[in-house]
Amino acid sequence: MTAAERRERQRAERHQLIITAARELAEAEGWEAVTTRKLADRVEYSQPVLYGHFANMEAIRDAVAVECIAEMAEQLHEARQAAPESDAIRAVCTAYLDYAAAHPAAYQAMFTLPTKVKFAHAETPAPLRQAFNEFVSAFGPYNDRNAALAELIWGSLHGMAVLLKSGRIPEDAQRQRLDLLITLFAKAPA
Amino acid sequence: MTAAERRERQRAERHQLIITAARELAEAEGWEAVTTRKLADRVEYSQPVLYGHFANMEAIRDAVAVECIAEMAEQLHEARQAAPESDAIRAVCTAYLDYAAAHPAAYQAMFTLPTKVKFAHAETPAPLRQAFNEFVSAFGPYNDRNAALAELIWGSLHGMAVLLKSGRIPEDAQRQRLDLLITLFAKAPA
DNA sequence: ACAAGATTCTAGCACTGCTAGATTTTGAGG
DNA sequence: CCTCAAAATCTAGCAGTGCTAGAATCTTGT
Repeated sequence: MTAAERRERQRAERHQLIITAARELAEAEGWEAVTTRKLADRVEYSQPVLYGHFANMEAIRDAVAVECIAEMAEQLHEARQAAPESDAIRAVCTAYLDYAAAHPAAYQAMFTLPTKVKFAHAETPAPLRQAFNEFVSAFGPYNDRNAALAELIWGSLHGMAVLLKSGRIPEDAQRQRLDLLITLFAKAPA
Repeated sequence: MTAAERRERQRAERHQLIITAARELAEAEGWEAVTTRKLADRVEYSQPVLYGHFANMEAIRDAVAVECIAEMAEQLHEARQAAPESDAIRAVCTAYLDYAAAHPAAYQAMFTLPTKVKFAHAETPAPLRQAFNEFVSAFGPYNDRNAALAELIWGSLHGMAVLLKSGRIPEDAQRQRLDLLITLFAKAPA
């Protein structure tokens, strides 16, 4: 049965190849350039092969989104670990905004383009949960209150990330705003 | 010159007709159903007429977005006026979330679908400015600090609105979260 | 009443996501 | 080492998209 195993492995490799190619294409030319034909060209297979791996184009974008969320979750984790506990919130927030700025196409796939990825739901993929937990941990142990704080600060950060890209807030204003945000959430009355 | 005037007026009416039709179609069948052909059918003209009024499909959606933002701005204003000053923040926030919940297609056009509408920018359309100012006013007179608070709370509300739709947070959890958010921002240290 | 100009439509291009059916490749079993 | 079914892959095409050139129609000042 090694033949079957090999085929399974090759299939998995190609699955990843598609995701990687889609991400690269999106980062190079934007998501509107990620079409079935261009993507098929890039992975050197015909279009129908894509549908052997994913239900449709949206599923491919969602797969990229989940992969990028995992990547971001890891960076949030590292940032939080590297900082003193008193600065955990700032570290995670900064890492979040940095990721959004450094990977615009990825961020778009994650949080602004239409997606079937579930948030705060039973089917929420593990990487998304991990990313969320980094925010919760920055506030302290997991409980309802800290989860709610995490959710709210995430929302604010998303707002900032969007404004930063579309409205081009000046750099220093951006920093002041982050300071204010952290002050509000850090000094949250119990 | 009354003939030319009449034509100008009819042209303006048709312009509005297109926007209204696009909005109705989006609210009835979702934005993916708003195609040039369906829209042309609905306004009882051929497709090229649309391009006499708008540069492209995205411009039509943006026009709907701006119209809806104006509508929302008005509701925010009314909510703020009707409430005692001490409850201004809560009133505006609640009105915001209510609008998002009541007009999902409109909210999508405003803040989740790709758009060319500028935020926090010299070209920001007046209605968007007005809506933003309602948030600022809820915090007090217009100044950098209150503007920053407005921006941040708007971001959080947007996060809540998205989670509410995609992740279906239970109703009461939603209310608790809003209470927490208001507490954080109302008790903002100077 | 007519010609010039504005307006509107028909028809079609180049692209999209997606798929049925033909074609090739693969890998057991004889 | 063949054979030949099954698996994998591709070719070709459908129905739909946004958008537009050029033909047809309708308006209007003279």
